[in-house]
Amino acid sequence: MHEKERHRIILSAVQERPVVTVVDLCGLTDASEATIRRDIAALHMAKKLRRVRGGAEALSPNQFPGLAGRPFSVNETLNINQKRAIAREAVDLCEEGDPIIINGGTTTFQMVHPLANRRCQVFTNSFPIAEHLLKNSKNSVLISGGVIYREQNIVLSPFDNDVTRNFYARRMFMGAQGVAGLGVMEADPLLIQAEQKLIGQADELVLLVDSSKFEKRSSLVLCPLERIDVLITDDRISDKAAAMIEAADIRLVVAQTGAAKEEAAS
Amino acid sequence: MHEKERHRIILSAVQERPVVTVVDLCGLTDASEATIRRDIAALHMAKKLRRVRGGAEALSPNQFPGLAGRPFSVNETLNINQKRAIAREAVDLCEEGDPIIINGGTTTFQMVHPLANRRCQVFTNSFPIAEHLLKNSKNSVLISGGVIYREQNIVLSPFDNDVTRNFYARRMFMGAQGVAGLGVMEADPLLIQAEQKLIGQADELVLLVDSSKFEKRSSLVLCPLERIDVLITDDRISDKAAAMIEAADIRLVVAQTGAAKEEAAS
DNA sequence: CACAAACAGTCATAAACAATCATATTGCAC
DNA sequence: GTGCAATATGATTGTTTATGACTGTTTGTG
Repeated sequence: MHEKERHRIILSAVQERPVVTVVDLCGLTDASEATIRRDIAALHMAKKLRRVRGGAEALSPNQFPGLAGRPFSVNETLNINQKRAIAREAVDLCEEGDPIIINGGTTTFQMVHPLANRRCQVFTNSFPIAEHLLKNSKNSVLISGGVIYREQNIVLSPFDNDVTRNFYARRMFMGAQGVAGLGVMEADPLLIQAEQKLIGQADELVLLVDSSKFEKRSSLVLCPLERIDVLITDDRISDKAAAMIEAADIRLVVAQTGAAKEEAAS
Repeated sequence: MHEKERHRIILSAVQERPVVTVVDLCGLTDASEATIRRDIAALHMAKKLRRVRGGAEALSPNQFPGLAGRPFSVNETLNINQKRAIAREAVDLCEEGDPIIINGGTTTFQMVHPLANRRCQVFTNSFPIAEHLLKNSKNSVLISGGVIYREQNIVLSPFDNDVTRNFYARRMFMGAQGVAGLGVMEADPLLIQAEQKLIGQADELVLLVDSSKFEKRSSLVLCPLERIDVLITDDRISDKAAAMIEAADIRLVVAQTGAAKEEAAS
C-alpha cells in the first residue's frame, strides 16, 4: 500500500467518524503504527486533519452532522476492528470494474474505506454508503429508489418493479444479526425486506459477519445457510461455528485482526 | 509498444484510479520500470499528471467530483436572493403533509431551507436535496433509483419501470434554464430526461425561475408553456414576460425580494 | 505512585529512485 | 540492401527514501 492510498483511507476514516485511533488505522491500512503516526503528522501539517493523542480527528467536527444518527453510530462502534478487517477481505474479492451490490448495514458500511481506491460499479440501498462513495471515491454509484428510512438508513420501495430488478451484479455483500443452523438471521423486518429484494440479483452471495454473530440468534430467518456462497468473518470464530459453515458448503474466509493472536499469547 | 501508446495507457490509468504505481504500469504496458519512470517524468513535465514516489497521481485538485462540486456550487451562488425568495413562495404553496415532487436543480434546491420546518412527503431525484432534507428536517423523503450522476447531482434510472411511476403528488416543482414563447427550455439532456420522467406524476406543475431566465434561451425544449400550471419568479420580471405568462393561462406568483423596491426608490 | 498506552528517536531493511552504460530500434542517406 | 547516427529501451549500479521493529521517554489514568 502506498502513501497516497493510506492518506486517502485515513482522511475518509476521519470523515466518517470524528475521531480515529492509530490502531484503527493500522487495521485499515496494514501499516505499522509508526507509519500511521508519520502519515497523521504529514496530514496535520497539510491541514487536512488535526492530530490528537491516540489518533486524529476531523478539522470541522460538525461538517457532516449526518445520517449517522444515534442508532447507526452506536452499532457502528461495536467490534469496529473486526468489521473493518472483514470489510477489507470483502473488497479484496472484487476486481476492478466489477458490478457489486452492497446491502445496507454497519458491517457492510465499512467497505467504503477500502473501496475508496477502487473503481467498481456499486449498487446499494444504503443512503450513507451511497453518500460516502459519492463524496470520497470514483466508484460509479447506483442507489435503489423509494422511501428513505431514517432509523435504518435504508432506501426501500414498497413496489416490486423498481431499478433493483434491472441490476445484476457479480457479487452481493450483506450483513446479518446472527448465523445459526436455521439460517441467516436478521432482527429488523425492514432490513429483511430490503435484503430479500436484492438476493438473487448477483451470481455470488457474500455474508459479512463478525464472529460474535455465531452465538446470536434473532427473530427472523432471512435465508437458509445453503443460500450463501462465501462467508467472511474474523479470526475469533470458534471451531464449531467453522465446522457448521464448512458443512453448509460455504467458502469460509477468515480475516486476521490480530485479536486472536493476542488472546493466544496471553 | 510505442511511447505515445504507453502515455495514453498511463493517463487513462491515472484517470481511473487516484494513484497508480510504477509496478502497476509495468504490468499494464510490458515496459521496464526505467521506461515507466521516464514516461511519468515526461508527463509530469507536460503537466498531465503529478509524479509521486512510487508512481503517479491525477493532478485535478478536486480529486472527487462529488456533490458540492464546481458545477453545482458555482450556479448555486448566482441570483441567490431571488432563488431563495422564489423557493419560499414555492414552499408556501404546500400544505402540511402534502406529497410533492422536487426535481433537481439549483433553484429547487433552495426549497430545502423553508422545508426544514415542514412535514411533507417529498419525492426527489436530487441527491443533495434528499441528503439535506434527511439530515435537517423531519419531512418524509423518497428518492428515485438509478445511477447517481456526479456532475448534475441527479439520480436517474435508464429504465421506465422504476418507483417514479408509483408516486403521485399534488405538486411538482422544477427549474429551467430559460422560458420563452417556445416553451420551457433546459440545457442539460440529462436534466431533461429526469424531468420528463416526473412530469405527469403530479396534479400541478410549478415552475421556479428567477426573472433573468426570461431573457435566456437554451438548446432543448422541455415542454410547451401551456403545460405549466404555476410559475414563480421574482419581482424583477418585465411586463412583457408577465404578459406572456398570463397569455399562456399560467398562474403567476411574484416573490418579493426587495430588489425591485430598492430600484424604484433609487 | 504505579501502570499502561501513546509517543519520539534510532537503526536495519527493503523499496524506489537516479545515473550510467550496453543493447535494440528507428530513420535516413547512399 | 548497407552503414551510420539518433533515439529508445532495459539492465546494472550505487544512492536515497520509506517503512517497521526496537528502545526509552512521555503522558494520561486509576
